[in-house]
Parts: sequence; C-alpha cells; structure tokens
Amino acid sequence: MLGQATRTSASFPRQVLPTGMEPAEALRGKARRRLESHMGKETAALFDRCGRERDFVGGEALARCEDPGDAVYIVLEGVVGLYAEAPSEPRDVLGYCYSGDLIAPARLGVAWSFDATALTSGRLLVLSLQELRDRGDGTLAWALLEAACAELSRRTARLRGYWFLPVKARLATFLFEMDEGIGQRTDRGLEVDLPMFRDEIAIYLGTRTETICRILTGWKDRGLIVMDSPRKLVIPDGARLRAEAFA
Amino acid sequence: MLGQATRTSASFPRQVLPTGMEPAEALRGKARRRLESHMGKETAALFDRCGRERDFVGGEALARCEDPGDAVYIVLEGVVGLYAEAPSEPRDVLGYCYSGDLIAPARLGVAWSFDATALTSGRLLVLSLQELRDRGDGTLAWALLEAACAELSRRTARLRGYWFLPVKARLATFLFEMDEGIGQRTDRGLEVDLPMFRDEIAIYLGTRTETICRILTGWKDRGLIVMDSPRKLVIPDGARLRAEAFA
DNA sequence: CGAAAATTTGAGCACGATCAATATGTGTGG
DNA sequence: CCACACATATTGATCGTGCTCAAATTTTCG
Repeated sequence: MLGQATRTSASFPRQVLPTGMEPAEALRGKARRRLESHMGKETAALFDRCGRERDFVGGEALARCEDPGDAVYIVLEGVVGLYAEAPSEPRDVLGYCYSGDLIAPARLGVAWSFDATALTSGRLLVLSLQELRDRGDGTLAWALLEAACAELSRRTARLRGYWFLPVKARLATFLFEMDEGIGQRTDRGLEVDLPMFRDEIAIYLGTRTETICRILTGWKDRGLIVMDSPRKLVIPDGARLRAEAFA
Repeated sequence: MLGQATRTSASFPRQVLPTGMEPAEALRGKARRRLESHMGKETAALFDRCGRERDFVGGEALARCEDPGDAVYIVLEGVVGLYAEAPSEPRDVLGYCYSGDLIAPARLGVAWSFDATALTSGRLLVLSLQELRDRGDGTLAWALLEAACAELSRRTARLRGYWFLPVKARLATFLFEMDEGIGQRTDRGLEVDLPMFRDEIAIYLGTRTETICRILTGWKDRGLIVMDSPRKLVIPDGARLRAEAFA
C-alpha cells in the first residue's frame, strides 16, 4: 500500500464537526450494551459507580499528548479520535474509539503520549487515577486491568483487520465500524454521518483521498450507497455493499 | 496494499526453530534495560518479586486461544509471536513480543483469545492472576495496569508505524525491530537470526513472500546486507540500509 | 455572494501482486 | 555419506490496483 507514496500534508482535526443529535435513549441503550459486552455487567456497573460523566462536543480536545495522564476514559457515546503526536503535519490517526472503548494514557500519571479529540458530541466516563488510588480499591484496579487487556486485543484486531484488505474492502469495513459506533437504522437503510474528512479516512486506511473518492463515487453510481452530502452517507443494503467490497 | 490479493495458504509456526544460543549476561542486561525503560525500575522489581520465571524453547506454545487466560506474561528474553485464531490457515500474525513486552489475555481469567508461540528460546515472567488476586495486593494491580497501558500504546505504534511505509521501508523497519529484540553487535555489523520464514514475514508486513525475497536479494546484491543463510542476516551498516530503504 | 476548503475527476505510470518455474536448502532412509 | 523428497527460497514475466500530479467541481462558511 502506498507503494510509491510520500505523504503530503493534512491536519486534523481542523474544525468543530457538529453531527446531528441522536435519539438519546437509543444510544444510551446501545452504549450500555456495548459496554457490557466489552467488560461484563458487574464491571460496567463498577465503573459507573466510580467514574464521573463528562459530556463533550465535536472538536473538543479530550487529552493532549503532553498532559499528565492522570485519568482513564471510557467512551459512552460518540466517536473519539486518537492522533499521534506530530510536530509537523500530517498527524497520524492511531484509531477511533466508540462506546465501550477504553482510552488510557500510555504512561499512567505521566503523559497521555497521544492526542484524543472528540469527533462528534458524546459522553465520557472519567476515572481519575488519583482518586482511585487514594481509595486503595484493588477491585477497581483489577477491573481496569481487565478493560485494558480487552482494549489491547480489540485495538490489535481492528488494526490488523485492515492489513490484508484491498482498499475497497477497507473502506467498507471502516464504514461498518463507524456505523456500529454512530450509525442509525432508518427506513432508508444504515445512515452514517462521517465525522471526519476524506483525507483523514484515507490516512486511517493507509491510502489517498482520491482513492477514497473514486471508490465512494463508484458505489454511488451503482446505487450501493447514497450521498446526501459528502459526509452524510446512506447504505441501503449493507449485505450488498459488503459483498461488493469483498468480491 | 495487496490490492489484488486473495491470500493463499501458509501455516505458522511449522517447526521448532532453534536459534543459536546467546551470551546470557549480555541478554540479561539487555532484557533488564528494556524492562526498566518500559515500566520503570520499581515496577520491574515488583514484577520480579511476584512472578515466576519460566524458560521456553523455540516452537513452544506459551498460550493457546482457548486456554483460560489466568496469567499475564512479561517477556524477558527471546521473541514470542502472537497469532490470531484461525480455524483455517493461514494464521494471521498479530505481532511479535520482545523483552519488556507484556502479553495479556484478551479476557482475563476467561481466555487468551490468541495463540502465543515462542519463536526462539527465551525466558518469561509468569504472573498468575489467581495468586495475585488472592494476595489482594492493589499495588501490583496498578503496576499491571500501567504495563498494560504502555503495551497498548506500544502495540498501536508498532502496527501503525508500518501503515504508510512502502514495503521496502517496512522490511527495514522490521529488521531493526527484530534486531532490537534479538540482534547482536559483532565486528561484521548487526547480526539478526530471523526466527521465522519469509512467508510469515510477508504476512506480518502485509505483502507477499516473493516481494520479501526480491527486496532482500536486491539489498544483498548491493552489499547492504549479507546472507549467511536465508535466515541469518548481517547488516554491516544500519544507517546505510535505513537510508536506502526510506529513500 | 465570494473565497477558501473539501471533494471529485482525469491521465499516466510504478509498485507490488500473481502465476509459474527454478533453485536451494534440509531432513530422511538406504 | 549419498540420493531422494519435500520444504523453503528465489527468479521471471505480466498485469492490475492504487499512487501521482494536475485540473475541475462542489461545499461550506464568513
């Protein structure tokens, strides 16, 4: 991939990206389900009790590279992007986090070592390390360890999952990943409001903006997707798109 | 990458891969340095106290997908490969672990959810979860959480690090990664005994065996590397190789 | 409405995939 | 110790995906 490439510049995130509000109840339910499927009911409940909820809006910086990593986040709703530190643009996308995902500093109590930025509005569970340590609650530490291990495995799988796919399949996979996080089922199909630009998608998928465009256009022309606007996609038939992308 | 690819079969690891023994002291020092640089002196010492050392030989299965993940490993010496479960070959390489790296089950106490196989002989620190839990030692749980967070970040960086590189650069990066783990400085340069076959490297790097061969041959012809045997490489001048690969 | 940003389209070509054949190990039994 | 068989590695020829550079377009926002 990018066989002959030398990346040129781009910078993320460049602006606040308001995404349409979503039915709160549905998402709460969805978030809870994901949370519990990721870490089990009891653990989820434990985190609920110990953490502090925080709402965020698209574009908000949730953690900065140099900030002391004195907390651990669990995404409840929305999408959070993780970006590598980069003195010079473009910043590399490390990954996206959805509800149930754990965001932990690379060096606990020292530094996050990456930037976390909200891509949509959403909600976060903040677990302050200091507080938790002071409590001396071993249970919680074990629960966090559990969550971290799960996240490690999930992250690896997500990243490696793209590795062998041709770009078309990567893009489809990405769309479904986004859909799981912030998609909605309507009578038109799966509606996904992409919370980022084409070039950020390209970086995440290890390809170029133009390629993303071409593929999306191709799909649009064949009715596999509908583009209300460049950022508002509708997938009338997920199975058909998947079949086509992996053909 | 692999734009037109449909992966064909290969199976790892296929045999015990004895790698030459190495000067124990040098490695002990190296392992300790890596360990401490990854997690700090005190934490490393804590783990040392709580864990049980275990030697392994190349080819040994250290964890199986379905096994209950009732321990956490810290690699002291050698290289451990992590492989995705795959009912049908080929198995995907999730990553390689070197001294200082943490290997933790995806679901603590439930299942590893991946296979860990020793690629070389080496040594492992085994931290039994049951024992640790029984101790009720919060400190240790925090230390493990710390290690897990660090591993998460390291793993992500390692995987994403390859993302944008053309295959040549990936292969060079891989060689240096291996060198860091098991390489030796001699008067001939950096000596690296690859503990896996060409096709496993190809899978790890998201390319094909033939491509790996062509690149290595190219480098050999230009004196950038010496191949004592297909698996025994010498890099006379690391800087030169790096420059060439990233040119 | 106009400027800037983001997206889309076009033409050409390089990297790396593919398929097929050959060569080099590596281990086995005679 | 050699000869065979099999596993692994290398080389060759061809071609497709996706990168490049460049030029429209369309969106977005002040």
